[in-house]
Amino acid sequence: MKIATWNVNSIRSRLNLVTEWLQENPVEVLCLQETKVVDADFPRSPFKQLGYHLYISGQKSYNGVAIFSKSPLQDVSTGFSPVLGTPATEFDSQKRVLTGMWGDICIVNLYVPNGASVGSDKYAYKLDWLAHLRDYLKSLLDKTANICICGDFNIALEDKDLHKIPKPKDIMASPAERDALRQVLELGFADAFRKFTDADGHYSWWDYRAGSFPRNKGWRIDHHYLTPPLYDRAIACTIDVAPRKLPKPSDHTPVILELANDSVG
DNA sequence: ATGGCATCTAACAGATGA
Repeated sequence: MKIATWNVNSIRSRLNLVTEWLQENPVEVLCLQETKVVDADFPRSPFKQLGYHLYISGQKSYNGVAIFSKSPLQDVSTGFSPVLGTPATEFDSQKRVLTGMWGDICIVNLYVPNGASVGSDKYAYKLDWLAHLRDYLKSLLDKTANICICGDFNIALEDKDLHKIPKPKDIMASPAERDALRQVLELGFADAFRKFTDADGHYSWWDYRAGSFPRNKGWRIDHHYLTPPLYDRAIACTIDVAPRKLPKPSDHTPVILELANDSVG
C-alpha cells in the first residue's frame, strides 16, 4: 500500500501529467499541494474516473491541498483550528493542512509556508506556523498512534538533502527553520526516506531556472514523517523523477511511501 | 550573481514561489 505526495504547482496546469502518472502509479493515497484553485473549480471528474475519492481544501491563486484516496477517508478536517481552536484560525485562511483517517492511519497532508527570505515577515510566519504545527500534532498524538505527515515542507533538514553546502541565510536550510522542524519531529516522527538510504544526491524539487534539473541542483524538501508503528511498517520510500523530465512539469516530483500491509488487513 | 522560469490574476505587470 502506497502513500504518495506531490506538489503539483497548479492542478489545472498539471491535469494531464497527474492523471497519466496515476494510471501508471495507482497509489492508494495521493497527497497534493499547491493546487491553486478554489474547490468549486477543482477538476474532479478525471480523478473520480480513476477510482479515487477526493478531499479538497483550496483557495484562489495560492496554496491549496488535496487528498485522493482509493478508499474513503474518515474524520476529514482542514487547518489547525479544528484541533487547536480559535487561536489558530488566523493560520487557516491559507489552505495548507488537510487531515483524514485512512483506516487506522491518520494522514496529515501539509504545505508548509515557503518563507520567502530569512528575516522577512513570511519567514517569521513560517516559523510561527511550524510552532503551531507542533502543537497540532501533539494533540493528534493523544488520539492516535499511527500518524503519517507528508507534503511539501519547504525545508531540507540536513546538508545532504541539497546540492550545495547551504549558507545560514539560505531559505529552506536556515538553522531556525531546521530547528523548528526538528522540534516537530521530536514529538516522535522519523523520516521514512532516511530509513532506506543515507546517501546524498536524492532530491524532490529543482528550480525551474538555470537548468537546475539537468544539472541535478536540487533539494529534498518533500517528506513523509512517521510515528514508530508506521515507521516499522515502511518497506520503501522512493522519489520518482520521471514526471520532472516531461514537458511542462511541476518543479516538484512525487515521493512514494510503501507500507507493509497491517496484520489486521 | 537578485539572474534564471513558471503560475496566477476583475491579468497584459506584478506578486509569489523556493
